[in-house]
This record gives sequence, structure tokens and C-alpha cells, in this order.
Amino acid sequence: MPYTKEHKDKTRKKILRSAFQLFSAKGFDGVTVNELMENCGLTRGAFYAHFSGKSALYNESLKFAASSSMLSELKPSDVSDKLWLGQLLDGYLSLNHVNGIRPCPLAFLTTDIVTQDKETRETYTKVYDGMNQTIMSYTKSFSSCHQNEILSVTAMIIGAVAISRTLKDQTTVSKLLKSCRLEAGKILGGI
Amino acid sequence: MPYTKEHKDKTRKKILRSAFQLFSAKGFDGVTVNELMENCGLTRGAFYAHFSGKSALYNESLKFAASSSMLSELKPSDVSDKLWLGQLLDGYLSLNHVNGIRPCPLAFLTTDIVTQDKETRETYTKVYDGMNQTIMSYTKSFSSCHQNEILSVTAMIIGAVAISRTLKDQTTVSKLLKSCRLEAGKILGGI
DNA sequence: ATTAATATATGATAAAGGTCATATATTAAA
DNA sequence: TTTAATATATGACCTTTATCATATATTAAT
Repeated sequence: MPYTKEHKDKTRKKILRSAFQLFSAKGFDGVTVNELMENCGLTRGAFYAHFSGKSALYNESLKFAASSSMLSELKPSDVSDKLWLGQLLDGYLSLNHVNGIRPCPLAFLTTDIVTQDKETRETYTKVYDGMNQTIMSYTKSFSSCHQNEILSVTAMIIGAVAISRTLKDQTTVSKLLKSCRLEAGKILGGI
Repeated sequence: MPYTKEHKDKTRKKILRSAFQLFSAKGFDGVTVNELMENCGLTRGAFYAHFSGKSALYNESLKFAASSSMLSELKPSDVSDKLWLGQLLDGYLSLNHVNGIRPCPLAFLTTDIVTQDKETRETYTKVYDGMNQTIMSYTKSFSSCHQNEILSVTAMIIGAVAISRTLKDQTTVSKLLKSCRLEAGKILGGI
């Protein structure tokens, strides 16, 4: 028996992390299996011992990213829902996020998803539903919280980050992020 | 002198239209010069008589799409700014739009833009600025109109359309669009 | 009808990239 | 230290595709 059981799992995770980083930065077609593997110190040959193909990897990396995302982080028990939600908005609408620190797949892969296979699109939909659920669950405790408000805030902040990535001028980006932070806070009942 | 002078220009426009339709549906890498040209009844060889390459075409098709977009349409003089803005929001946040009738490049190409060349990104930025300008100019006449509100509404409706395209379930999409229509109207001063 | 200018088509090229067959390297267990 | 199981690397294949050189087709003007 070669290698420990954890070794393969670690490599798999390393590939997933690397994959999401690259996919979110360059899109499905912008990433080659070659660079992906070299990015984690391996060569392309090893790839097919871990995943059935590039499409399958994309889907898995999306799941992986969602589970390790900002929004999946669990709230410390000594922080109020309202405060926590405010912090989530702050983090989501930050320059760090736009510049690729723990990017949200919903905002970074949006357009790319449309051309992916059924499985991947279903994953994306689940992640999207999850985001709405998360925001709703925190909002409920301090606001009347209509569905309209949740859905529109989600669209706004995903849109804000997606657009921000296309803009070069950081001042413009900051203005956009700040504006959305403010208006999103208002919609959710004054955060 | 073969062909009329208009002929080349017509072909060019035909290519641009075809290009934007395809690029917005499948992204830069998802479209081949071959299919693009066959889509307008020509073959790939003819392409290089009109554009210097695929990247240049992408940029040009983006400009073309912006100029023929919903939001560039000029308001009939007998319609109030407020009413017109409401109609713009209705059209933008409609199933027709999501399904590709005169798609807005801002919402359909968002992620794709990040990996394009400098010129294309600059074009995209201009189109984005233009959208904010347009919405602001209509809003000014009936509302105090802070920049925060404009920027957040733009992000919201672009986000809404971009997300809608990723979702298969039309009921979910309708709910999302309706929600954003409502909240965007509120933010802009009750439309 | 002929011609000249130009649009379009065809064929070729070269590079890129996903995938797989096969060879090599690694290491836990005997 | 040997071995067996498995991870990784290498080489090759085949397809796809952007681009360009060259050939052909088209048509306004003569």
C-alpha cells in the first residue's frame, strides 16, 4: 500500500483549490489542465487519477468554493444576527473580495456558467439558493423580511462584485461597492 | 468597381450582429470564426477582409450592441422621464431580455470581459458609465437622485439579468425579476 | 462584353489543448 | 529489503481553431 489514504485526499483538495482560483480568474476555457496541475506542483498526467475530466473538475471546484466561502462561515454565538449580516455585507462588498480573496463563485463565474453542462448549472443554482437562504435567515430575526428584499439584495451585491471585476479604476470600484453596501443595508432594514 | 459601397458596410453590420448574438450566448471562446461567418451565410475566409481578428471583432460587436441597445433608445417626446424609466426597467427585467432579445452586453458578457484585452475592457467601462448616465438623467427630473441610488440600481438589474440566465426554472427567474423591478423602482423614488 | 477592383471561398499551416496509454516513482506493509 | 499497490510523469494522438496565402467569383464602370 503506497501513500497514506490522506495523501490522495490532500492532493484532490489541492487541485480543487487551485482549480477554483484559476477558473474564477480566467473562466473555464481560459484554464488548461496543464497549468492547473503545474499550479499545484504536478503534471497533467496525474489529473485523471483524481477527476474524470475538466468539466467534472469545474463542477467539483464550484461545490468546493461554495462550502469554503465567506457566506458559509458560521456565525460566532456571541455576535447578533444583525451585526453578523452587516459584516458579511462588508466582506462581500470589499476590494479584497473583488481582487480575488476567497471569491464568491456566484459573482466570479456568472457568465461562464451559462455554457456549462447540466450538472454544473444545477450546482450553481443550489449555491444561489443557499445564498438567499443565508441572508434571509439572518435578516428574519430583526426585520419583517420580504422575499423581494432578499432577492434584490442578492442580485445587487452579486452584480456589484461582478461589475467591479471588469473595472480598472479602483476609485470607481470603491464608489460602486460603498453605494451598494449602503443601499443593501437600507433594504434589509437598516444595517 | 465591384459591389456597391454599401455592400461591404452591410456585410460588416451583418457580421457584427451575428457576432454579438453568438458572443452573448456562448462567450468569447465558445464562438468560432467559422460558425460566426456561416451564421451570416459566409465562410471564414471573408472574415479578415472586415476585421483584423477575433478580439477586434469582439470589441466592435460590444460597441455595436451598446449603440443598438434598449437603453440607448431615445425617449419619445410625449412620454415623461418617469414613465419612460419605468418602461426601461420593465424591459430590462423581462423574460424576453433574459432569453436574448436585444441583450444588454453588460449583463450578458460580465465575466467574459475580465479576460479580454485592454481595448475591450475600456469599451465595456464606457458602456457601463453610459448606463449609469442614462438612468441618472431620467431620474433627475422627478427625484433627488443620489449617486448611491443610481449605482446600486444598475448593479441590481445587471446582476438580476446575469443570474437569471444561469437559472433554468422560469418561475424562479420571474420571481427574481419581479422582485428587482419592485425594489429598483422604490430606490429610484417610487416608479 | 471586357475589365479592374474587390469581396468571398478554399486549402494549408501551425499551435494549443484535452485525453489516454504506458512508463516511472513512491511508500506502507510484509 | 522486497513487494505490491497506487500516485505521478512522459509521450503521443487527435481534434479544434485562428490565421493567412492564394484562387475564384462578383459586379460597376468602360
